[in-house]
Amino acid sequence: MRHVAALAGVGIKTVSRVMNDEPGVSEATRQRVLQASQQLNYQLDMAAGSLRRSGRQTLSIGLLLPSVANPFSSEIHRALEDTLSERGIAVFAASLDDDPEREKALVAAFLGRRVDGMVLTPIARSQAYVIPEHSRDLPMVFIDREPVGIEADAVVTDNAAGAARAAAHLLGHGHTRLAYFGDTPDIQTARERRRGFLEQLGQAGIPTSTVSVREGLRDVESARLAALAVLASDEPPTAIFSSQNLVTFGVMRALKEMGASRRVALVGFDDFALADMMDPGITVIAQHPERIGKLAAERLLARIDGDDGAPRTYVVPSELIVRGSGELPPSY
Amino acid sequence: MRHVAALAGVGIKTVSRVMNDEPGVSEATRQRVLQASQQLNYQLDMAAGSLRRSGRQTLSIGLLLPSVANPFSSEIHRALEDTLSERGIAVFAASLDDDPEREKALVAAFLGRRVDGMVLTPIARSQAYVIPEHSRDLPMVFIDREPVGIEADAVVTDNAAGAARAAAHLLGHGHTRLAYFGDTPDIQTARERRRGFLEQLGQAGIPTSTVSVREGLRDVESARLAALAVLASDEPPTAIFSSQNLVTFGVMRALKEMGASRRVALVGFDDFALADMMDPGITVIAQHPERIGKLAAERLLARIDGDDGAPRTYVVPSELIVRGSGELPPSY
DNA sequence: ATATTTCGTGACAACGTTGTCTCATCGTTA
DNA sequence: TAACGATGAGACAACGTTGTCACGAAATAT
Repeated sequence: MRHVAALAGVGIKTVSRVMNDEPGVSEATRQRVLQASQQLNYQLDMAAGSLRRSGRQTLSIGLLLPSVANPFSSEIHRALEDTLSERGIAVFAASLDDDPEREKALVAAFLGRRVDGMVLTPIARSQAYVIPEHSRDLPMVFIDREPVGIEADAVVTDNAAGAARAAAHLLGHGHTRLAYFGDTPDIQTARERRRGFLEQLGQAGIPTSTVSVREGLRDVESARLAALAVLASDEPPTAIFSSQNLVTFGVMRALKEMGASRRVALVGFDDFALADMMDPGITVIAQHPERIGKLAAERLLARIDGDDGAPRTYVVPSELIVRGSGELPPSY
Repeated sequence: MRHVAALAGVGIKTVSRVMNDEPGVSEATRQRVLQASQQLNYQLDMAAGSLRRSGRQTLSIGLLLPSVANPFSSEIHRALEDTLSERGIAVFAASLDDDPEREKALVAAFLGRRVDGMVLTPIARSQAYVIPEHSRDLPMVFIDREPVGIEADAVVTDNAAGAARAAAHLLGHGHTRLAYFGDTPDIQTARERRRGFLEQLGQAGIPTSTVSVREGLRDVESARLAALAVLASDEPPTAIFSSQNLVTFGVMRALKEMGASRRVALVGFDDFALADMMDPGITVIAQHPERIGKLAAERLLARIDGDDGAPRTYVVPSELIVRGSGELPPSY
């Protein structure tokens, strides 16, 4: 900036004014400064600016996802970016990989970079470790899962309600022998989905004890093996609910291997590309990552802008998408 | 930092030394400072640090992708992150949406945040606009497409060779009436894939004029319509090569609608989830986004570390994955 | 004509760090 | 015992900005 000022023959404060479009500079000097800055290819240093500037915003936020490569996560990421970029806010994105230590380290990395806010998918047992920052007025919005040990905004899917809808849908098609295939119950969303599913069955008079419940399925292969085992049992279920994308894929593979794709009904939680191209098409409870991302961004901006209402959890409704696999009749 | 110094009863420089693990502090003071910093929940401000620190690294880089939600892009993103996070480098990610103006704006946003380097997927006609920054020693690595109007490192897939392999594969299964479905030739990768495909056919004595070439297909629907039209023509192709994911999806839909999935061979460029679950499985030329991302990160780090060798383009080989659709025999 | 306001501009301190230099203390060596 | 080097610690300037204030000149009001 000094160099630009020297070249234009003005003081540095005048350069600062021009670069920030502040008033109080004559058109003539403005032009001279502008030309000098272009000649020197000069650009403001945001970091130095926010150091001094009151309020000290860096126009950047931190985003913590299970993995930036996870389709569900990256849809959220995209929606966030779209909303935030309108305000010129840049996004630091990072992947957690189910590692609570990483969660803490990455949060620390964001804090050291003085982000204006954070959007987090919590995985550690508790998020109490960020209480100091949060109460020190660092806006935080949790997504997908509600935080534990701290009061903060959260944006989540109606996991239990969605799973209940899946149960009701299968019951409506006459199924009474059902199976639940789920992720590890350590994860809040998985617990909620299981609860919603089983409670709905309970209301229909189907005791939980007659439902095949398989949990702790974290990848396609474990889900596939679990499904093969359950389907080969004495009284196999006539319908399956899978609580997560990878689990759904595993079940699909197992059904295909056994030639049972058109015999056993399937409803999966989470939509995925090409679900309608399968044979039969896969009926799912679709989440709306773009809405989650947008809402999270809006909440974060509101907090950044000073909203100090009580923290709230926002629930984004899921949606049943009928494609065939969930409408198969029971076959004994 | 002042407060920590005051609380610990030391000078601020001593606090700085402790926080940066610099030597020359007695264990006793070190402990006192550490305790004070924990009590005040103090954390170093990286921005302020890099302002003064020589070399002035911010430990952050900018990443420009077609869209963070695009699976291919987000795989690259992930691989980059993994390599860079080992060095404590954070990643600003942003989406371009095929908008050259956005490309420039986002690059400017990164520059204003004084990133240590950038990884870019170029879309503007020319990247000459970054020459000043690049020659001012800002490391840049281009991915997926080579830059125009500037000499810089690039990491790309062997598009022409991969497409040629697809052509050879289809020829090897006896096809002579082929079709090429591609994205807009404005995109370098699309041009390369077309060239590789057609040249390979040419070498086998199949004149380009007998190949149905449909281009400018940017989404599933346009590809579907194009495929329906071509397949309904007098002498429909017995095999199709689609140059990109969305185009492949469109062609798959058209084939399914016409009940031609098992009659017309198909090889797609780009692998995708569940390709093996289709009926038949879809044979593809798979790219390796994780390798591209890793290599790009390594090159960027090398440049950041001062490597000033001549810019090079690194080519990551693609791979033919056989799944059924590409091995169907011609049916007249 | 003078007093007052407005306008354009720059000097200077401050933001939170780190690099450089200096200084006091202490233990070692001649 | 005197000279010396090593060690721990702090004072101060500087990084590139912006907030505050002050100042002179021009425009306006009295």
